[in-house]
Amino acid sequence: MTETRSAREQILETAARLFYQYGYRAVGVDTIIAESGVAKMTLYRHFPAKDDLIVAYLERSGAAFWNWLETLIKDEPDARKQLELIYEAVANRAVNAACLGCTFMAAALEFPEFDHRAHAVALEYKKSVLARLTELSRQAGAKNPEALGGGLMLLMDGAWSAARMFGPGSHADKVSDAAKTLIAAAIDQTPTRPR
Amino acid sequence: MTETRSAREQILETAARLFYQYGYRAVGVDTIIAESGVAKMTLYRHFPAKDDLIVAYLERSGAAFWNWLETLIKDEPDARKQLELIYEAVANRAVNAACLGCTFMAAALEFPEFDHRAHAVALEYKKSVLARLTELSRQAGAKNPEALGGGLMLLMDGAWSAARMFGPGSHADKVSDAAKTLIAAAIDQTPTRPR
DNA sequence: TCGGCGGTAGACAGGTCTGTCTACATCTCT
DNA sequence: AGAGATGTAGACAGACCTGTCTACCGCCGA
Repeated sequence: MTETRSAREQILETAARLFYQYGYRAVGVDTIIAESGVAKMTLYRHFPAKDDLIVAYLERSGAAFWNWLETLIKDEPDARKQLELIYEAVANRAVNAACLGCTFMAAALEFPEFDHRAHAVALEYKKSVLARLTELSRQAGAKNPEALGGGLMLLMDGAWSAARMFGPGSHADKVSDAAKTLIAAAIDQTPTRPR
Repeated sequence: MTETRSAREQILETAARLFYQYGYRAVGVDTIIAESGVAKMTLYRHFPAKDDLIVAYLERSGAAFWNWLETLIKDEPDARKQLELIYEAVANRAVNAACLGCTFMAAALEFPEFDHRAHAVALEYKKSVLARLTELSRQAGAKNPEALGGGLMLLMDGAWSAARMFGPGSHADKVSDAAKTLIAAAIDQTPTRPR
């Protein structure tokens, strides 16, 4: 328990839980120290400043999200069905009590300056999600993939917002049907054509 | 100019600008004092604690939002067109550089506890927006007004999120077409094609 | 003329936060 | 065995934050 790797992991796991639940500014280094059971110097050796810890946490969260999403769709060859799968999963996730919204959105809100590292990492992540949705929209045969990808992105972020604001049982459960409507309207205008 | 009412107004206006731009925790009472040009005791006479100022600011913002929205649609008798008007206006607003997202969402994020007054006020506001959208959906003849209202709400919050995260020129401009697609699909079988 | 009142200016107390520093323990590799 | 990296415990500095308090100032009405 005193070895390097597990100390770092312990810090990151504790920070993840606290940052996600209470926010970045609200959680002090001392709290992370106390709850993770490591010494202050150990934390500051691994993460020279609190911002470094925040950035490391965000990158870790991003990796976890991508793993979640790509695992979801890896056995489904059809792009349209991949999109629908994603939004069913988003709906399920967003109405769960464990979902407290999107931690990247929280980072962008708490650190509004675009040149702040946390904002920059969050923005990069959101851009990549938008790009992936747009790519899937293109593969699914949308006439205007940017329009569909953008609309789907709005729905997803709306769902995370609803989860944070309303808690479980919010209108975030509507995200799957709404996404299917957007997808259908973007693709089905012309008869389904094998690509 | 040193009378009570204008001092209070001056404080609220300054607080609005600073809270909206930098966040609630990031802006200290001392900064509001300095920028509004009033004395500390004057602020604390009008608002016994910082939380009281935050709540007063949120209520003021809510009133401004409702004034904006109801003015938008007051000359349009048709509920469906009212919804479309709203989402055109949301799209315009969200891509403007002055739009820094939704201040109520920021409040809910910075004060995650549901019993915190700021979170409670923000939640009440969001509930009333959802109710209004659902009511308009019903008046517009949606088969499932809760579903359409919920979907539209997701889009709107997605647009505010995009504005904060990406800045002007985000995919928030897609919110109008996406809303029209949802509306059309919820009301009739043959949607009017979004442009 | 003078007392009271709304406001100003700013010192101050007490708390919290980030980040540093000292002193010491333990583990690994050579 | 010994060096160096890694860990713990906790005091400490310095900044900042909220909220209180005192001293003062200028205006207006009696």
